[in-house]
Amino acid sequence: VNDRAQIETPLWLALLHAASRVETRFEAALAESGLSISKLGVLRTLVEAGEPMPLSRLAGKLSCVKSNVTQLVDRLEADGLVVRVNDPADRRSILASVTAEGRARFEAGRTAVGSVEQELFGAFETVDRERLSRLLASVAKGGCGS
Amino acid sequence: VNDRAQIETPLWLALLHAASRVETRFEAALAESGLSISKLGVLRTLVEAGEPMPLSRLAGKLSCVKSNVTQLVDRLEADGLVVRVNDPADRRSILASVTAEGRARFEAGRTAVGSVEQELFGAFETVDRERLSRLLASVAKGGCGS
DNA sequence: AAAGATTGAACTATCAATCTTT
DNA sequence: AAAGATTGATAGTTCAATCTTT
Repeated sequence: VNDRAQIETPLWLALLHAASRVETRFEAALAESGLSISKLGVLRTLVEAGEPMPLSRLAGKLSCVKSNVTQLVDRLEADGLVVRVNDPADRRSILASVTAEGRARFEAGRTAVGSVEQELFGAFETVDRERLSRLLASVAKGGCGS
Repeated sequence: VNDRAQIETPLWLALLHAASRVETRFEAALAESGLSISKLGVLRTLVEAGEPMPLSRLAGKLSCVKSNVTQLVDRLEADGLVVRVNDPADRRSILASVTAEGRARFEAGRTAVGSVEQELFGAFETVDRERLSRLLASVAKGGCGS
């Protein structure tokens, strides 16, 4: 059942490899808008929230560590896409607020992402999309017990 | 056709998320052997080659940039798992050579990886494994036209 | 000039430690 | 003490620039 002497790439490496390729593709598309996947994630979260948000809440939404958000917001602030404002309700807290420029760049980024999305997954059959979605969810959930 | 007000996570984000989870799981398992996925990749490449290899060739095998290999080998050398040796045939070239300790650690790492592999994908039906493999290969190949 | 390797800068991410405010 | 945020260290990665050897 294994005639060819071809080395079977382990499934987990195939997954990591595919993700790396996809990531690179999206990063390249976003670079034209001066964004990155991480930065777009911050902007999306803030735009969808519709109001300034404490950095720690941002970290929760992005499923990452707080110190990561600190640096991300540093760079976004340097780009002029976000500003830090004091939280009137809690002086420990600092809110991240999207600027008008940030909103504009988010829209540009969203468009770019949409194109790549279409390019990479547009030709997939609906069944395949659903299968892939289900399998990935299963893997992400921790493996075995579905 | 979309009764629930549930926000559908885009497929590419699901892919990146799943990969991130899997990566974290393997990194955690390898950390017990003092390794990482990247370090294991270098060791595997060298062990499988059976002989010392120029850093640039290593970069080719690992599909990464040369400067990355330089730093990776720096750390592996500091760990005592790899040594740099001069290439007798070409004085520009520097060969990476696995040490005995490096071989031992590679075996430990491989065992650890096998366990996690079983844990994460062991319960998958053969069909599912094949489907996932096929879909990931298709995505990695650049998307649409399979 | 071209190839092999290194260095320095930047981005993303984590962890541990710290500082301020509650 | 606990919560919010920052800083400093480390890992991994890329890119651009540099140095040596061919």
